[in-house]
Amino acid sequence: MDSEAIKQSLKGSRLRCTPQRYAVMAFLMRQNRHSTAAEIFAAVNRVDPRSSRATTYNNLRDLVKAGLVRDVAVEGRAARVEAKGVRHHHFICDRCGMVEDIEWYNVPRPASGSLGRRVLRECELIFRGLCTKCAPARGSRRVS
Amino acid sequence: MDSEAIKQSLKGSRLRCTPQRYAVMAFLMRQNRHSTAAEIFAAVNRVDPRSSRATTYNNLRDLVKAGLVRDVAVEGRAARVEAKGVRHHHFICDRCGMVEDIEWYNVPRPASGSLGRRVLRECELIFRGLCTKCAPARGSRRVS
DNA sequence: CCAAGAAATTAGAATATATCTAATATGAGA
DNA sequence: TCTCATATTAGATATATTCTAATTTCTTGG
Ligand SMILES: [Mn+2]
Ligand SMILES: [Mn+2]
Ligand SMILES: [Zn+2]
Ligand SMILES: [Zn+2]
Repeated sequence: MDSEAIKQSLKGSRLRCTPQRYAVMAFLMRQNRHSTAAEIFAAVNRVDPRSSRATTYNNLRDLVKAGLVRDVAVEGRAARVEAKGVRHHHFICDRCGMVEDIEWYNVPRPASGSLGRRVLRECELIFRGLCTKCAPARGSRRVS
Repeated sequence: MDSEAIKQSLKGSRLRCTPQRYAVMAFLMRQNRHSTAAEIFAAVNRVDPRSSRATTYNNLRDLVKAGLVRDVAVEGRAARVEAKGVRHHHFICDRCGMVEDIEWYNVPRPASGSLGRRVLRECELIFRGLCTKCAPARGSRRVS
């Protein structure tokens, strides 16, 4: 697949392509979802080789630092992480905490005065509400 | 001050106005910042009466449920919380994690197709970069 | 190929954050 | 004032994350 691409991006960030690190990156690209460290740790160990919890966290930290992976914080839930792909916004479910991607579109910058001396790097929209699974089923009616 | 207002909003949410709960709410309104549970716990106990850690967390949970307080998650940092006031966006510092308010302005909704069956409750912009304190001082130059 | 240093991994301990338990206390309506 | 649903408490527990220091594995130059 894109195993060569993964190797290249690691090398490009001067990170050794170890089996454990590769496994984390491959998992994130394959899933294309927002995973917790615990999920990643479990998943890469279901296959081979055995990777420790510390290594999973170390690798996630390094991959984030290298810009290949992004942290996604969710209120009241464990931190999540995703492979950086095309730019997008996020939808976060109030009920189950699931994070889903929303196709990117440009958003207006704040009035320059609002930012003051701050240095702006990026901006992103967060939508909140109920995901498809948590939304009341179509056609159902609530009784008052 | 607005101590009567705090009492009223607690009563309106059917929450007893206990000294501990009042102290949490008063602290958040007075600070008008984004505080961690540990900060709140320390602050309300610096004064009187002694409040336990469990009570601090319980009260924050109840106040969030009642809609008087809002959770703010920050990647790689302890959760924060703020009194709900006027609607606003957020700026989060890459370096120190500080969360600052940005004056509200309307943002365009996503194309209806992007949302599918999801139920949208709110949307908010997150700006990232360097806060005033972390941005390079005005006039300084980086050497290549 | 080999030696040597740099980078990465490991198990388990340590820390940080948050929730639970069950005994006790208290606010507020009747 | 009486009553009891609600709230508080200390401490235990659970969960999430980082640290430590010993060991292993890459990589590079000879
Ligand atoms: Mn995403
Ligand atoms: Mn805010
Ligand atoms: Zn959901
Ligand atoms: Zn800062």
